[in-house]
Amino acid sequence: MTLKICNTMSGEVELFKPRVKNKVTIYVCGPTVYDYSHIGHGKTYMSFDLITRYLEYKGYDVKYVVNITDIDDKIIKRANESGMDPLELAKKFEKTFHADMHALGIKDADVYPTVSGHIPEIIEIIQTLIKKGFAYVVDGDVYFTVSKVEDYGKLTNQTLDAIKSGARVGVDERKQNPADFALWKNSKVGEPRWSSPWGEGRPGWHIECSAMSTKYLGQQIDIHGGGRDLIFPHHENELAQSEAYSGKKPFTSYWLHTGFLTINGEKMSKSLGNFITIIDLLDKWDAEVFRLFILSTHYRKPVNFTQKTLKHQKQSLQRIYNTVDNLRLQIQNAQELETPDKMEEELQKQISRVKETLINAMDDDFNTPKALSEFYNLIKIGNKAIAAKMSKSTLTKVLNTIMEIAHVFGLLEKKREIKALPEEIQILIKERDMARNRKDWKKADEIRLKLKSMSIILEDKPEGTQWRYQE
RNA sequence: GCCGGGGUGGCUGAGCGGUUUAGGCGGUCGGCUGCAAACCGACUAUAUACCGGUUCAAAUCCGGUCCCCGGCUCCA
Repeated sequence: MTLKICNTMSGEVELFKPRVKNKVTIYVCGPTVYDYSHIGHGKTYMSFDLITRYLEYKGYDVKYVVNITDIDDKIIKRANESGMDPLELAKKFEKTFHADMHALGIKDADVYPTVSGHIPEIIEIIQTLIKKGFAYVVDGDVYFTVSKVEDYGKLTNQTLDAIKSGARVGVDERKQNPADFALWKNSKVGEPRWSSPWGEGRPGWHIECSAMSTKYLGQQIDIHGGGRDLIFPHHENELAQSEAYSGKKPFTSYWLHTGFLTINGEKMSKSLGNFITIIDLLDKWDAEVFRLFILSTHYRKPVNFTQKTLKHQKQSLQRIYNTVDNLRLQIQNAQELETPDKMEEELQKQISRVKETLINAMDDDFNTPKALSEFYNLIKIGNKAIAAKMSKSTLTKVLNTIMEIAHVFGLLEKKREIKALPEEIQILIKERDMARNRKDWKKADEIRLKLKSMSIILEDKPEGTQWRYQE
């Protein structure tokens, strides 16, 4: 089966065909860096992390760009409140954004371009748009002429009239059409500024993405992604100006939008006081727990963040790790089989089947919940193979398949510290062994309880007592 | 008002015309175990927001209704 992707433009799941064979260009709208990143950002970039990982797994040569908006009204406002330089403030939060992404185990994009680093490119595009008659200058501001684009509104399936009547903002009289948007803004006192043919100013919001995607990925790209909230006006405007600039359609072959994250059913916002930063999140939960949480819902659907759900994911993650640990242990002890056993043959076939189903699920618009359910089937097969004391080759096959898929999911990447246990604990375990040998269950249980209070879980297995840290 | 996304068992969450209503969590029982833990097996859950229609057959398609969430202003 081949990859299919749901395209916001058509609202349908379409066959994925990159512009250049085996290559994928993907641009995702990054954060406006005016504050610490929150778990909503985490959700979005985690989703695209999964998508790019899978594209790479499929053998595509992926070029992935995520922009950093470091010039923006909100940044300026924050900076003025705190007496900081806007670009300095942006730099600070750009750094924390990257740190947060790394902490979440999200792979770096190939490029993280900033707006402030691309002013000449932006000016060039605006000049071309003016030359082509798609933009006009008013008092040092430059606006995009929406009415010049006959198919404006195609992404959101809205007509210009509908947009006009729905506008909730006070109309700027200087605009030819209320839906016209700023490409360049005349800077006010205390705002960052760059010189331009229209005077000192700064770029508008949408133009940066056109400039940077063009620069790094070309005038036409395969996938453009972002949070659902960006569809309008941002992506609609970006689309209009990019196509106007290049004269080529489509600007983007596939538009992908991720569902929103809510907290206890409500939108996350400062005013509701339910704002959770990535730092807060990781203070309480492991990054892979969050990843499993994201994996368990389809990227396009909304997700609701609750402590209870995270707790479930934590348990599930523990289960996965247990199985992998047990498989490794069993492989050490298992024998190679002389003659192939029917049961083993059947199980091996089952592994291949499950993997195939899993890949099909991922091919179907990155259906991670379905894929995850197949992954759990793989885990179950692993446990079964252990319980049935199967051969080394069968056990190895399950383990390898699990690890292969886990890597696509970005799971099981934790460096498991195989620290030697402190001596006093080793002694306790030995003491317990001796107690068990003389059937002194009371003493044995006491030691087990004591170790539990030290976050060490003991498991008595046929091969002897195993220990693990309580997560 | 306009444009989207949703409403599936106790919770979570797939399925998008018909094989068992996936998988996970939870619950019950059994196995393993000295007891646990982990794991295996069996079972459980009277589920598809509502009302019509199409069809031999609908959670799945069509029409209508209700409810929730988001966008239309900065927002992942």
